[in-house]
Amino acid sequence: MEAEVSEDVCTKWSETLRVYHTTSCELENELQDGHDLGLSEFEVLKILSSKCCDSTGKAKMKDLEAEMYLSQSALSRTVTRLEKAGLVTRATCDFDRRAMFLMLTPAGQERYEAAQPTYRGVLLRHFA
Amino acid sequence: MEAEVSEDVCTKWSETLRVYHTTSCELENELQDGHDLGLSEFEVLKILSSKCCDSTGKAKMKDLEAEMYLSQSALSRTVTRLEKAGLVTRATCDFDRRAMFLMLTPAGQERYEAAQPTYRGVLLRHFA
DNA sequence: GAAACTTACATGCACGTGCATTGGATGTCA
DNA sequence: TGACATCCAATGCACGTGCATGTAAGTTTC
Repeated sequence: MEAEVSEDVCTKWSETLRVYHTTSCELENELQDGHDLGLSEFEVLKILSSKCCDSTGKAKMKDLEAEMYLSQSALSRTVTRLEKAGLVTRATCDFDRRAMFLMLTPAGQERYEAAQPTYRGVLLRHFA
Repeated sequence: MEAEVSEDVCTKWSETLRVYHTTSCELENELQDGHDLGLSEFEVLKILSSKCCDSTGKAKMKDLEAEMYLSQSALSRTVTRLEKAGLVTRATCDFDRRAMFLMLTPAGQERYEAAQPTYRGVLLRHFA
């Protein structure tokens, strides 16, 4: 029966692997081709966009890091790419000058809204 | 209700992302630290080991590629690493000299068997 | 049988990632 | 206040990956 459990977890893992790879590849390709965005870049815009509903419209790097499956360095570079593309702006925090706030630019908001149907479309194909 | 479906697929995708990242990171780290194997390297050994039950004990690169979520080039380099480590051997096919057969070496079999409990352990923690 | 096409694998290259380190800011304790 | 630890973000570096291409072998078409 232990063998059966092993079989079972192996199957579950294989299935997770399959779903993850097919979906992330498709997201990556369609977001890149259609909107010039990598998947992790889109995910950052997505989180920032959701934060914009609160009063500040800002998010700290640390908060983003906690919500994403990305290392601190990878996140830092992703944000650098988005900043170079004019989609987000960095702003230092007045009270803790180590911390950085992030904000969507209008262009960033626009790009995100344009890309969202593509994103949802892929997910619907795989999970609906 | 469309919004609800969107919510739903987003949640499923987030969950897949979470499980994939935590599990693959853990597998990667534990296999690397304990057995000097990357995850994709382990997966190759795993498939080869299962093939060894048939008469030939060999597998073609193309067959491996079909069973793994890895590009052709990535697989080629993974096999190169395994070959350098002495865990697999490449052999050209007599009937089609483009094709390559792969075989586990005894060291490869041994390494795989040593690593398998680690692999299973991680999966059990995440899927049991 | 020669030319054009296809297939199998390797390799050059660019890119995104994680780890380790750095630089600067904040907190703590004596 | 001064010394030291901690924290945040950026950066150097090594590495694995995918894409595009190269090379060699097989296949098809005439």
